[in-house]
Amino acid sequence: LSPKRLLFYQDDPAISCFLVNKGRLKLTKLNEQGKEVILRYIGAGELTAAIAVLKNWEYPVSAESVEDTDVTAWDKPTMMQLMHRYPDISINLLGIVLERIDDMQHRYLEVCTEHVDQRIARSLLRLMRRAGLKTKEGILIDIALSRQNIADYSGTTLYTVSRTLSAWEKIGWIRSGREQIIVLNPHALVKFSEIG
Amino acid sequence: LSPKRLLFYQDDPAISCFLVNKGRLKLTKLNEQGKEVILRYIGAGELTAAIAVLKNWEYPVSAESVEDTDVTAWDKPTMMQLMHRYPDISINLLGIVLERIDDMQHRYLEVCTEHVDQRIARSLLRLMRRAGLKTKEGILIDIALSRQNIADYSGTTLYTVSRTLSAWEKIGWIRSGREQIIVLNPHALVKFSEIG
DNA sequence: TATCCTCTTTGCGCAAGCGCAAAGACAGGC
DNA sequence: GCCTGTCTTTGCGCTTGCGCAAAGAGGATA
Repeated sequence: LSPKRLLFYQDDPAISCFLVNKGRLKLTKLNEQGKEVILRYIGAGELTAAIAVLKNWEYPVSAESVEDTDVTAWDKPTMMQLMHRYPDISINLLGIVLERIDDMQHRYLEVCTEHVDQRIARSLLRLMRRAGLKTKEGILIDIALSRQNIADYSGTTLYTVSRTLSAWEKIGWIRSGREQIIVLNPHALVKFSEIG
Repeated sequence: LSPKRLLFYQDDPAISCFLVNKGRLKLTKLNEQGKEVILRYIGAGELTAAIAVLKNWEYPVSAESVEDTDVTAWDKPTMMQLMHRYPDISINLLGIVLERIDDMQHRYLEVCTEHVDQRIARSLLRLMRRAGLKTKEGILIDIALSRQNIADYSGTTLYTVSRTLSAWEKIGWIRSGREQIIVLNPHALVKFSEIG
């Protein structure tokens, strides 16, 4: 897959689940009015659309590549057979899915109880942990992230993200360019994300 | 368990998972400042804290009984043994957990993109579907729900909930009393929850 | 190097909804 | 039947953060 290609669409019948071999997928969900949130970025070694295997459902989200990405599709009968033959597979899968619930519950709590700028801080930290590259300057978030993307990931608007990042750049917590963020002071961000 | 008893606490070491035989549990999560959200109400036949079995984690949430409740605890070794012996168990569990992710993702989307009153409508509808009792008047939500509870479930404040429910009572969509809601016009609520 | 397209910034006004305060209603216990 | 504690309502002011508009930067392409 080349960048910005849709692998599957929310509400299409779910046929296969996908394992990412290389690259990165963005999982998004739309509401009735077409407003979008980013639920997750998944990278190499991760699985998505497990739901396809277990339920006769539609995909609950859409998946789009953000860079050159290579995936393997597994269809339902194959997976079911494997899971019956090797119980460890489904037990492992269960573990992965439970981690993902935990993540969603955290983020749900945050979006319900915290201020926008706290949430933006948490989003940067989360993305940094998943895709951070140490450079001599600071930790680069190695995903092309527009202000709009960060907004969709944090549950706010691109305007608010822009204003907030500008402020943090002024006080030296981050450095940012077009679709690029470098975190200079993660500790300050962590503290801020907790106490506001 | 009598009502308002805590079955387990967020951040305590997770030892067992629990199956509800009778009654109802409220699952809540707190942030660092002590603000609370309600993640889910679970009833008879449902399982919680599956995470205890798969990971050496702390409980990610707290569980409190809302009425007289009867649960069975399953400890980690027992469950692990069962899951290895009978692959269907973990496959079923996987299905349940995937449904729960789907629910959380929906609610995450809602809280990120929709107005408070839309979200309150969705909360009532969701609770109605889980615990609705048909009466001649309308559909009674058979859980003791304070305004504060509804607020914690919808990600807002008890004041806003109170004002919103008052308005809906005036136009005849619901009837409400102390810790009690009867939905008179579910169709209107559905429509409102979608278009605002 | 000029052009175009997309991404980003920032000023400004406005609305949603938060949260205090105070009063009112309801239920259970004694 | 009264009292107490909890739950609910509502007025009011204020803050947060949304969202338009318009200008400013970067990158890519030819």
